Amino acid sequence: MGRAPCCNKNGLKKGPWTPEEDLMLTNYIQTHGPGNWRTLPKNAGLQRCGKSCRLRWTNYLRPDIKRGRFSFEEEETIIQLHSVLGNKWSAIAARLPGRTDNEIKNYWNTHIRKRLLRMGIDPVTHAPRLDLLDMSSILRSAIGSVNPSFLNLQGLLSAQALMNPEFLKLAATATLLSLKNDHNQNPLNLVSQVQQQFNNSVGNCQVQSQVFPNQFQTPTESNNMNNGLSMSPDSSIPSYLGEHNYLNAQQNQVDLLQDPELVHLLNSANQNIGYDSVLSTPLSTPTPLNSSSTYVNSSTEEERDTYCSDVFKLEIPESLDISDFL
DNA sequence: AAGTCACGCAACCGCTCGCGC
DNA sequence: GGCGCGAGCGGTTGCGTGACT
Repeated sequence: MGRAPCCNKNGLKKGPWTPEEDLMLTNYIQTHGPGNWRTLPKNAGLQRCGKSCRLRWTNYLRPDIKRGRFSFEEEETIIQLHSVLGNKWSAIAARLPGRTDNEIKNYWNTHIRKRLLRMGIDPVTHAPRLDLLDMSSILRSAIGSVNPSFLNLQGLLSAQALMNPEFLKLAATATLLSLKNDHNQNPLNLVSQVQQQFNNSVGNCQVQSQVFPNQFQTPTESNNMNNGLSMSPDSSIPSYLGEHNYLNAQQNQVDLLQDPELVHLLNSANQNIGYDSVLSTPLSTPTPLNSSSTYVNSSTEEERDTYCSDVFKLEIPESLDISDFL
């Protein structure tokens, strides 16, 4: 469509607002209400476009705006909501009284995002950034220990799945397992274990054949996933929360999920992702919605397929040197 | 004291959506 | 159904300010 910017008209002022302009706008809205934003500046005697007036009012002049630093609780809520809603700033702002979407967006970009990055957490996925680790060694441990002859084209294609954050976690798990396991153990057992762990992570999603080529699918000789390691679903706890905070966060999440307005937002946000409604997440076993253990209780094949296709949206970052596992 | 740099925030831009004609 | 318009949203920009050299 390409509408012309509303401020292209001659004589309309741009840039920072003066106190006089603020006063004129505030007085007008308090007297008449905003009404039609396009006609407002003319009626209020302002040399501004309606859009600029609306932004100034909603982001700065509105009387119910809370200014000042974000509290810890607000910050925690923002992180939680962002993990579910993504960059839906207006939806996040709707859950934080007195805060504007613009303010939250700025705070995210200047504070929270940077802090998460420093902590090695991907601010987009909220997952630990295993890509910062030595990927080649992880991949070698996860795949390379298997007979190299298995690494044919199909194997390489399947290795792309390793770039999925969920599977990256499992690759790390595999590394730990390989260190723990008896060196004489059949390497295929390792794959089986990782596969089983992966299956646990994605619920009833039938994805094994996409992740593991047929030749990797061997009967599991040992279903013991412990091997002295904690393999509980809690492995998906975001590291920045810590166990204690995570429990609190989970409780908060449950509370949030009891909010019908938020539930509507969540469902809207998840429509394109294909998750089943977040309401299907058993509240008795709260689960981080962004985690590998997100429940997939989709009732239809189509929904499961959609989810699976998103889980395995395969992309190889340029930074990954795939020659390491060729 | 002057210059440089990094940061935070207000404001703008471009786009989409919803509605009325 | 197509079009124009208003409103809203998310990404980006640019300026002011404080810290640092």
